[in-house]
Amino acid sequence: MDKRIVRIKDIAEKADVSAGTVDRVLHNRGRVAEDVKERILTIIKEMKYEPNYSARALGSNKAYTIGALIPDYTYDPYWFDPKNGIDKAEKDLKQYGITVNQYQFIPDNRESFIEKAEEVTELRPDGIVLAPIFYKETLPFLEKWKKLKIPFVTFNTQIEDVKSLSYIGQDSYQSGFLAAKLFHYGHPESCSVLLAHIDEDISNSAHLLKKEQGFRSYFEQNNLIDQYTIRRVELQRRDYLAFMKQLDNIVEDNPDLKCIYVTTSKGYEIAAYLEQRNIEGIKVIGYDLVPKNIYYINQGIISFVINQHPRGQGYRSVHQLSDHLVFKKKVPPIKYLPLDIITKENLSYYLNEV
Amino acid sequence: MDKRIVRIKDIAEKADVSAGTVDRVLHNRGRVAEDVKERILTIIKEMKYEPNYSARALGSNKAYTIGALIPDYTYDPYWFDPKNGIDKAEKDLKQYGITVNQYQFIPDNRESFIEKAEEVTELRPDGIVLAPIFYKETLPFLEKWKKLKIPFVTFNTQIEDVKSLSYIGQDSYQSGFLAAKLFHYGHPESCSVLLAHIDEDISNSAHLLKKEQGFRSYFEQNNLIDQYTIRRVELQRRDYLAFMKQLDNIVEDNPDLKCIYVTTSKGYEIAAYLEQRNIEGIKVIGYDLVPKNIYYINQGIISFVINQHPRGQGYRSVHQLSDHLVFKKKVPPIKYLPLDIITKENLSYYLNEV
DNA sequence: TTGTAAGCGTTATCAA
DNA sequence: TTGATAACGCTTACAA
Repeated sequence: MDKRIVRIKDIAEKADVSAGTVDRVLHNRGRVAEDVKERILTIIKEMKYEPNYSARALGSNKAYTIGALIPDYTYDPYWFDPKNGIDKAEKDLKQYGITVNQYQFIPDNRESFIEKAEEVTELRPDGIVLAPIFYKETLPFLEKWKKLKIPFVTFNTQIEDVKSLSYIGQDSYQSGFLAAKLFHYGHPESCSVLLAHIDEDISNSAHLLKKEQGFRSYFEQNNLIDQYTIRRVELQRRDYLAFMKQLDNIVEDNPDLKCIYVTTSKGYEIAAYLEQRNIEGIKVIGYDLVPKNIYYINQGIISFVINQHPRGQGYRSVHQLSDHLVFKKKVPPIKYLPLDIITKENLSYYLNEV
Repeated sequence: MDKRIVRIKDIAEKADVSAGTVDRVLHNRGRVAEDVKERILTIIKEMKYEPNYSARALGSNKAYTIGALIPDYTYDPYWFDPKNGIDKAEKDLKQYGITVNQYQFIPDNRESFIEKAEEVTELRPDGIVLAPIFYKETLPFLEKWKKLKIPFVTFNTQIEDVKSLSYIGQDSYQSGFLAAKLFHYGHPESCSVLLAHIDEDISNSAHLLKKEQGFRSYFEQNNLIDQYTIRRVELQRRDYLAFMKQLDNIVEDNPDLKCIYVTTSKGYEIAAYLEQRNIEGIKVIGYDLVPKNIYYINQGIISFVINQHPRGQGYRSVHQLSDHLVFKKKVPPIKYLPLDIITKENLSYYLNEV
């Protein structure tokens, strides 16, 4: 009943060798006779040895450096939570010798990304976590890190061409599909809906297109294409007047417009427009619990937001990397986080979640 | 830049005492002069000492026993996930010397609960986690454990009369409120909705009443009481014919019935009824991702389910207790888990989540 | 190719 | 009231 824990020493005794030898086979450090290795390996299996990570961390007084390459949240509040999750993970893992060096680039500035990416490479960390929001610019670095044998974990944006150790994020296609369902459930009668991409370079953002595909697929799969009209627009908030004008036109041209689906976290820009123009019959479905979205959810202008677990993305990315680096566990190549549906009535429980 | 970690030894040197003395201060073990204690305490603050939990676990070769008092999932599948979470937590915490002894009682059998509760008490564990689904029967045990100074964490069902170390679960009132919103969003026009309590002894289940209150409050707070009719029923599935008959009557009497809100995880019973009777215009809103609910969500008969994070409840309860027991952290008295909204389109991501 | 011994930060025992 | 010292399980020089 009271199962004593199995130590390296126990294995060593049973195999009639010393702890050092067992350690060497455990870590494949070589320098051990083949037959002895076999013997030890079977005993390890037999006794169901499980390493004690506390002792391991203590014993090997090793330090691991992780580089984090993420957008600067002072330019876009969406990135506050991922950074926060990374901070939290670093705190948790500090006692295992993990240090995270963060490199923050400007979210809509490719040069800034490249510059920071070069700095991380320069650092030669034991691993890298990154939010690869610039597709083209990211690829060469991934190749380089592969050559340098630096493992990397991507999050938020999925890059399928180069195999990363792990991707943490959401399934964009399915999130668009879900958004369509939320729209449809609340609007059983014929009407039109606007799909809006805001403030992103579509050509370099595959995930926005996947959201759009998912959104459209819902209508196709449920035979709703005759019943609903889907309008589509790409907007830039920088030119305020043009932004307003475009929306004015759309609203005017589509008197039966009931809902606007925003594929980025900028739903609040649309909500602000609706509030300013005093339009009540149109509701927004968007992404992410950034402060301004929270405000408009409480106002009832944004009906739903799909949450991308931003904090959890940062947190888990770092953990994934240390599971690989220090705990030598095998990590799953893809971890899709849940698509949380947030509305006014369950909003509060998602603030401060990991 | 390269911040050396602060050790007990460092503090000892600075305070001109030995490590043993610092340790005594750190753990309030007494036997240290008042002025020395003060001095050490300020140095600890100054140097921002953080204990190394790995070393602590290794050093104090202490074993902790936790008793878990939970319903047997073979009688009610809802309890599979909490048990699973407890198992996972035990695995994670094994290396810190934690062992969990589980005592499973029969979900609708008070004697069974009492019997198992006595067994846990007998065990004299270092802490207890429990799902106190029988209100009256639970109270005396909580009092007893208080006297015995055994800390306990409750989950799933909130008991407000006796202060537990921590409660992990959901806000029942708010979940009812949210359910009402989900109903309302999908049914903009006047109609009626049925609130059904299934298979529970209401008088002993405060949380079901809270759900009901929350549900009703939504209509009051949004001035919708004139627009919608709320019917209410308590059902027992045991007498199959009576169960069907009651539902038949309700459906007959309320031709404008569009939705049934089930306050327990037994939504599938209603869904099965609707399926059998071939009724299409009525949808179900319920709780929990038990297999049969999953089936009817995919069928489209259950439109939404509010998820209570069952696995997370078990997982976190055990963690909460060990945070207190072994890591000596202070733990929050209440942790409300998010009210996840699950529908066909985001269902899959919630299976196997912690 | 193998074994030995010191050390990681903390706790616990015991002597002073 | 204090301090020294031996554990805890694992890693890692270094010696054999």
